[in-house]
Amino acid sequence: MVAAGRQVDPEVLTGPVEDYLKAIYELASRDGVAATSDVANALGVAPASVTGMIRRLAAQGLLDYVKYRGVHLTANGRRAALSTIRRHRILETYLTRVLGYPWDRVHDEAERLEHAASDELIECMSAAMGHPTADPHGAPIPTADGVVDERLLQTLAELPVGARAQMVRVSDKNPELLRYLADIALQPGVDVTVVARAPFDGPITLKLGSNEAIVGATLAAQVLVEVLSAAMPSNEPSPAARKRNRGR
Amino acid sequence: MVAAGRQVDPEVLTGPVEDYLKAIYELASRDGVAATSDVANALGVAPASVTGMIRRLAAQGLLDYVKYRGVHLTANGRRAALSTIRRHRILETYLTRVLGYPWDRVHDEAERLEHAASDELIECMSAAMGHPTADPHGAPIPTADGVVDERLLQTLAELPVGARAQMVRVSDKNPELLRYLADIALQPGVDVTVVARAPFDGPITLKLGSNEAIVGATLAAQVLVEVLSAAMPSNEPSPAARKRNRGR
DNA sequence: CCAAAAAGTTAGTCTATGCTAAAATGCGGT
DNA sequence: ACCGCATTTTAGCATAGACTAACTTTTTGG
Repeated sequence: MVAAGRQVDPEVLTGPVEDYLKAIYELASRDGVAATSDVANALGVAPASVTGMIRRLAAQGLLDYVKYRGVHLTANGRRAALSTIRRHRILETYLTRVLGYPWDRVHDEAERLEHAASDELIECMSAAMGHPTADPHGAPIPTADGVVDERLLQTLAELPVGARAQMVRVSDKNPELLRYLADIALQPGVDVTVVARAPFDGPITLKLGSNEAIVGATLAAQVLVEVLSAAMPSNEPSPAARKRNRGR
Repeated sequence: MVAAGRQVDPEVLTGPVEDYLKAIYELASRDGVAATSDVANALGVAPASVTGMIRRLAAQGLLDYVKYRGVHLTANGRRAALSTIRRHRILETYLTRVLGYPWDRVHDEAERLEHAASDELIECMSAAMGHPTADPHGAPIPTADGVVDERLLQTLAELPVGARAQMVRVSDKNPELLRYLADIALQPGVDVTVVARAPFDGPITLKLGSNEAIVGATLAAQVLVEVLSAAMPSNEPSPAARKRNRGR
């Protein structure tokens, strides 16, 4: 008989709770804290709903909350968030790689399945694929014990003319964008070179393999890349920049 | 602009609603109607909760309800139930066949996933398996347009000594039973012959391939079979019984 | 440094689903 | 035909999650 235990037992987290933790994890990984309205926005609920939920989660020890000042996850909350994110990304990868599910639709499906799939099933799928480390959109898959690559990447919009980079990642949340990227073959793993940039955030001309593509600044800002060389092969390869993009 | 529509739009059914419809479908397929207490029992909720839900579902046109007299599904309700059952059984089959998920644990996993998986995903899985017609426990899989084999089967407990039959089906809900059946290799598709029966619902001795197994009456009553021949090959094969077990 | 604007919180409701306790109904046996 | 018991329903309430409207705090522009 447990004497006084169970004041804050983790129990099972509900679907909505998992969604809050996931959203807060992602928002706070940028700025350190997540603002109420940003969480509301990410989840498509009213700010008042977020305040209510946040109070409960703080009482359960899943996050730290200072009124009017935003929230961030505790170690427990972070663990829970990463577990959900792992489930989501393994599911996305499995659906795409094994079942041939279209990459622009896989997010919504995974979003629902992630709350229902057991960890056992997820490990099964992961093993069946040889334990992939990134999902189809390039997002890193946390390990089962909560380790994840959190390195920050540059966006395509930040690259100077002449820079060569590898496309690494794009958000999985915008089907239209994903379909377009597939059309122009700008997907994780491919090599991109910036051929030209129009001024005032104008269109950017890219070389993709033997093809060229011209993309707007808004799109370029959503595409995360890893720089391979800051300028054309012949033009001063800037040893500083090279070193910077090596050790991580 | 729809003029007066939407008094009973199907919307999306919630998980609990799908569970009620499934349970009612299964109960009513035996006796024609499902009793409140049987539904409560099947779902592990209080009878009062069932009454409440039943009123709502009747108002939505998913089932016919006469107070104190039990319920049965309408055409709409039946369609919804079969869709959920299809999802459940495709999932069970996929998890077992493709991912090697253990057959005694697949029910619980499918029970949660069936409410989250889209029809598109289910069709994807079905196609990947070549559109199977039965799940790992022998339950028939309804087609996408709601056709299902509803033939009634005999139980192993009903077979006379000497009868030969094919094991067809067993409930997916009892993991212990499933593990035991796997142990003695009594699974869908295998041939069984009744070697002996002790009186007063005593143990039944079976021949399974080259092995023998002795099972209790309770277990035998849960195993559904299709009779191949009513008695030993040499003893009068009862043409009547043979005909009876042929045409369905 | 102060007053709007923006952001966040509180208060009061709503819906879905569940529960318990009490009342109503139906049915088997005499 | 009726009585008692099992079944079912009603009534009242609880919890998770979300909403709107109104109020409070923080931020920001002059």
